[in-house]
Amino acid sequence: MPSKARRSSEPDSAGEPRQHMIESAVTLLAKRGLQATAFSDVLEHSGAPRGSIYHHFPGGKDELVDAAIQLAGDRAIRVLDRVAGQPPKAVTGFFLDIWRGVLVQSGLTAGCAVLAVTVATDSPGLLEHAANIFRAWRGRLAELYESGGMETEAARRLAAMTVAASEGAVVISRAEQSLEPFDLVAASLLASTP
Amino acid sequence: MPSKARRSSEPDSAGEPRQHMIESAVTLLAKRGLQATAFSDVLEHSGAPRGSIYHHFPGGKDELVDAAIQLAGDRAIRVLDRVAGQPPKAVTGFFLDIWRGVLVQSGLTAGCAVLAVTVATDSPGLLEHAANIFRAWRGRLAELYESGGMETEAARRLAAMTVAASEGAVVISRAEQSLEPFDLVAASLLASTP
DNA sequence: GTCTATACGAAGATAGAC
DNA sequence: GTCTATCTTCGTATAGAC
Repeated sequence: MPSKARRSSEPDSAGEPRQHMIESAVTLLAKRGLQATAFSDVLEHSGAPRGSIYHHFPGGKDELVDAAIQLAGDRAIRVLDRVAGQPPKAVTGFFLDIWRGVLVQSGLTAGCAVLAVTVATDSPGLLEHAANIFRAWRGRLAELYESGGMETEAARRLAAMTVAASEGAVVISRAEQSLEPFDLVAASLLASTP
Repeated sequence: MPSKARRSSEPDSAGEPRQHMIESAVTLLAKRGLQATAFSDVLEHSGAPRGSIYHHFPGGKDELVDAAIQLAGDRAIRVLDRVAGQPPKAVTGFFLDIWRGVLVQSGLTAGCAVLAVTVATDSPGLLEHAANIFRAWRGRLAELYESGGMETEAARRLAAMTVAASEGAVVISRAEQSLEPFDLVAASLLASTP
């Protein structure tokens, strides 16, 4: 098997170090933000060899960050596939659980990598990529809500609300170092989900 | 009038350059994020003299950022005072309008300075300060909701929801470069406000 | 109070050896 | 594929002149 030609989906053995670096980037972006996530941090965190950065990411930091938020985006979509066919309340609850898990598992030090990139990048390309991920989340949630019996427009509204409320709640709970605000938001959101 | 002893509330003439720098910091934090907001940017943006930074902010960047998010926090609280006594729906609508205004006036390039600091700082002091601002917003909204006729716990839940949904909606609309997601969230939030 | 000059460190990126 | 060395840029912060 040659050294090139691998894409993000399959856990190619040749892609292991690269994939590991991307995973580390997701974690670090979610914890420290975009500018504070240096290549050296990613190397240290992933245990990848120093000299391999520009081998795996010839496009530099932007390429690494791009891959990282793509991974974070895909992962949430894949998790949502598990609640296909369930009622809207279950869908909302599942999405909330993803983010509650991020907070709990990180000891309230991590948030959303896509959000972190959105508010700190000066690259139009990265911003557009972040937008695509938000759109994908909203779109997938809307589909699930609609197939759960909601009317199209109501599903679109609730999907936007679910993503926005979750993202905002994560930030607030992180700042306050407490799950209380997140749980208040979660209760409120579930109450307004059919 | 001596050179020291001024605080953030009154527009002291001796505090003009300092105040101007803080205003600029709020704008830049909201647009570019914490790490990308350099002193040099603040100087350029505010037109303040180079040599005056560490005169006005002996505590360095943290002191400037601290003052900036305090200003942003106070400002929102003060705006909310204008809807005291009105029904919950009006309160929610007013808070949403603040953030919609930020998006519109900046051409979808700015967001919330407090959020930007939260997801990018490594200073426990700054994080705690950001937390205080979120708590103040939630607290003030809850008061207003309660005096608008809501039960205490319901008011607390809705207040958390209003802040979280607004913050999240701003981020998503910024990424997508469109007011659509924000307006979907706003419609959804208003629909669930009594 | 405001200026210039500079120390100091960090980060991205590239080149070339192994 | 991985390494070290280096270039360059930039940001905070300080020192000392005006």
